[in-house]
Amino acid sequence: MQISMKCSIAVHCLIFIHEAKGIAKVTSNLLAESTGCNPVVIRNILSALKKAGLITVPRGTGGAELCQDPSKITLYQIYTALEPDGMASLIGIHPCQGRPCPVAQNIRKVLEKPYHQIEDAIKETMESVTLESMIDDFHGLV
Amino acid sequence: MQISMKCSIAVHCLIFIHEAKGIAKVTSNLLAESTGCNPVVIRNILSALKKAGLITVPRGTGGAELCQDPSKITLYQIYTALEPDGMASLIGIHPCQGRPCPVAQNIRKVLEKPYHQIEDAIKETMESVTLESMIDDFHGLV
DNA sequence: AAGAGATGTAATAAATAATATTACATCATG
DNA sequence: CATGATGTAATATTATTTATTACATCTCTT
Repeated sequence: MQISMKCSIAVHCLIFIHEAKGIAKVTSNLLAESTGCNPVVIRNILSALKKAGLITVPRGTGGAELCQDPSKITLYQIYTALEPDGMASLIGIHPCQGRPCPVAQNIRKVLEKPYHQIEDAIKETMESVTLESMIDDFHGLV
Repeated sequence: MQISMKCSIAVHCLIFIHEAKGIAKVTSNLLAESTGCNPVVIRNILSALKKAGLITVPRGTGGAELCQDPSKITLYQIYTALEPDGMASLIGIHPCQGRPCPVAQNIRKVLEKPYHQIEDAIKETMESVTLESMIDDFHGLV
């Protein structure tokens, strides 16, 4: 029911992986150091990014690497990798079906339309943001 | 850090208030019955809607009424009435400033741009949805 | 003027969700 | 085969939402 910190942490990791390429082996411990969160949290996030085909993480030896060009990776891909239920989980509707009130019985359907519009708007915006653009912005700051 | 059920409950209440006009006095207990949540929760929501100038709730006697035409009330107004911190609270960034890593030091700024774009997209969509349109949809279902 | 039925709100409790941690199986390399 | 890494389940901790209790205050009715 939210865009949690996971998404921000994931972007952090991806930028880090990109910047570290050829310089250091990016392990979950290193990323935990950089992000300030637990190595297991990092491993779970990397695991999701891996399943989504955004990075590779060699099993025993370690060292994450991007396996797509940053211009091909969008914020939406990152987000959906982490939240498989998608944006349906972003907005909450109170449970009130089965109550003897016509508003209660129909409010869910009434809200579905605007909520879908919101989700679509978010999706569209997220699709327009690439990892490359965020890396460029990062370079402008450093 | 989310669009909570409060927003859905508020829309429920507003439609109910509109439909009950001239038929029944809309008290927090009645709305609690219809929505399935606690009367105090309802009173807090009504209080926020009142402060935002969307409804009137006479003090001792009770009975909420809309004080704007439904075509003038947008989902965005309803949302901001309930979440005064606005959408800033919708998206989470992990705290990692002060760490000796250039990515950690700049990730917040990098994320601000896309996150603002998302917030703007949500705002725009919410502004395009009126209470009137939701009431119309409700009438189409009943 | 007192009682009934409302709202407003603070304080607290309970439930839920997010994040962190521990533990350990598994894997690849030197 | 020891070392350092990942993968993942299970659990604990923390934070956030939602519900509840309690009560002061208000307004109309009788």
